[in-house]
Amino acid sequence: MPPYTAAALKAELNEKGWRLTPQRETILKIFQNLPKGNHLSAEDLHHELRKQGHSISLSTVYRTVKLMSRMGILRELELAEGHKHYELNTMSPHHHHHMVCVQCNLTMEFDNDTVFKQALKQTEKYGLQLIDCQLTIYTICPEALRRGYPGLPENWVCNKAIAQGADLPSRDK
Amino acid sequence: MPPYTAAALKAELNEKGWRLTPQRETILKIFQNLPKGNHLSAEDLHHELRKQGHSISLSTVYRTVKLMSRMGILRELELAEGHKHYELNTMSPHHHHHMVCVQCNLTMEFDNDTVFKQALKQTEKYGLQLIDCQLTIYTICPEALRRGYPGLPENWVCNKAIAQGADLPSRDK
DNA sequence: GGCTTATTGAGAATAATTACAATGATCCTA
DNA sequence: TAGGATCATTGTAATTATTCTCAATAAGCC
Ligand SMILES: [Mn+2]
Ligand SMILES: [Mn+2]
Ligand SMILES: [Zn+2]
Ligand SMILES: [Zn+2]
Repeated sequence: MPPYTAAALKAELNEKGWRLTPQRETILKIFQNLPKGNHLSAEDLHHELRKQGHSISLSTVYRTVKLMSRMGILRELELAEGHKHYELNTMSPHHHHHMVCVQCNLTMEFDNDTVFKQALKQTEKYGLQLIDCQLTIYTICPEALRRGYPGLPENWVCNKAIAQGADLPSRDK
Repeated sequence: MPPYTAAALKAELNEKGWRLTPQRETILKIFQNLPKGNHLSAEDLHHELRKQGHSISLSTVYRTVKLMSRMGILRELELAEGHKHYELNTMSPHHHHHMVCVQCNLTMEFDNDTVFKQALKQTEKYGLQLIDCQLTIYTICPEALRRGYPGLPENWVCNKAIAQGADLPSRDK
């Protein structure tokens, strides 16, 4: 897959009467340089921007990730954490889904072509465009620890037992 | 499927060292009496409660729907609207997924056993419990193409969508 | 360069979570 | 079964997360 250039972004924006701004270009770059498997919250992104010397307002950060999600460039992830995360929407070759512990918010990515095909089938049924599809699986990780199932990543460990109560602190900040 | 009684809720809560409160019991009833296909935001729920003569604080409403989602009793829906919605998590017989327009938030429910089975496969692979799974498909609806979305430029038009006369029900506020 | 208007930044408004002291559900003991 | 201890839960208020308003700015177009 060829990289999504600033020129391509500009073309896609202009086609809809929108504009390419330095802010949008910068934010796109941040996500493109993000190691695979990472996702940023709006705050994370804002901090990263400042760290790199850019001064983009938090409002613009929020607006931009929302816009890019609507365009299909980013994916907006709801991982039971209290705030949203964003990542590049690479429909291929690295389209994936998420499994998340509802207690400690531990998140695991996984691939599944079958789900993708089902989503495609669903949209094509109505002649619609598939912008993105996300299967989010909610589970609880301590269960696996007790049963001692193999194949589970070492760090897939709940730091707060389910019996801890409703007011659980966020794991990821 | 037998109805989920207050006694069952109490048992499940107590097992984890939690408690059944009048607030929790009342909120569960609200969802159980909700017409199929409906989903409530925290604000919606709060209003409904007051309308029925209950005075439960908004904080408790938020806490309760979050807790019940973690327990697998409710589903927390992220439908690109700016706020979350909740509905009973009836894994069967009415487990379903959502297709949502990223422009106007028009939402369509659909069933798909294949997706459910894939989710089950993914959790069983690690010996985990499947609390819930949600496939959310992001698209652009024909109406959005025709009229554009209020608040967004009129020429926010997806060139790839075909826009057939498919009837897409249930637009939420 | 000048016009149009989408976009930005700052702050207000709304959505959602959290801290804390008062309350009350559960359990224990008499 | 009643009374009391324990500590989860509630309501209020504060804090955080996200969206919105609006005047100033600047991207795209000629
Ligand atoms: Mn985070
Ligand atoms: Mn709503
Ligand atoms: Zn966990
Ligand atoms: Zn729409």
